[in-house]
Amino acid sequence: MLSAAFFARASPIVARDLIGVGLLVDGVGGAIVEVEAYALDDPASHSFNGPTPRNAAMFGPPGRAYVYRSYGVHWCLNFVCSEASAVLIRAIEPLYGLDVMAERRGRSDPRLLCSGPGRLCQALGITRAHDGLPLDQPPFELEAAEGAPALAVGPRIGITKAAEVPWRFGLAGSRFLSRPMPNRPMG
DNA sequence: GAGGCGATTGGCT
DNA sequence: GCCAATCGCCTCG
Repeated sequence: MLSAAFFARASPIVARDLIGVGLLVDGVGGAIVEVEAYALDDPASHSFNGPTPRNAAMFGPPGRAYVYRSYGVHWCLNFVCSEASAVLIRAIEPLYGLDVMAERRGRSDPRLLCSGPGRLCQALGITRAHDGLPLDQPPFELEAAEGAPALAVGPRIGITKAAEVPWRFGLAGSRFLSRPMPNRPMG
């Protein structure tokens, strides 16, 4: 289990260290292979314009979940870090509870279960009910990465502001990324 | 109180 | 590759 201090750091640092970390929700999950960092002074961040009802969790203590609805349809999971920064979990490699994930997703292709922020929330059963919950208590379970994963770095996906900032981190060569990483490391 | 928009996804051309 | 779906949140009047 990751210590509380793990999240009490700037989100780009935490994001880098999250690659390879095990993420389980009620025993269903896998290894994190893709994340993005968002910071307080970052125009692309939900916290950029100050506290609101939606982003309240981002202004709370580090080490909690920040869950928001995207495009009125999907849920997206973030880990809150220091100074109202957060890490968006974009993709995991599904390892535990594949049958449950397939049922929730309505498809069984492993690459379509958890590759994308909306998909992984659906597969893991994450909703608004998880917003603000501590990450070191059930239903969450986080396990430290084994060894030193090969990292790839690139610009964040799907945003219009600060689109050039290289705060997307991925496991190099993973088949479970939501989209390929740039060939050359950046940043 | 109304209007516009988004850290996405899936289906169709 | 393009585009609709869908709605809570935020901004402005």
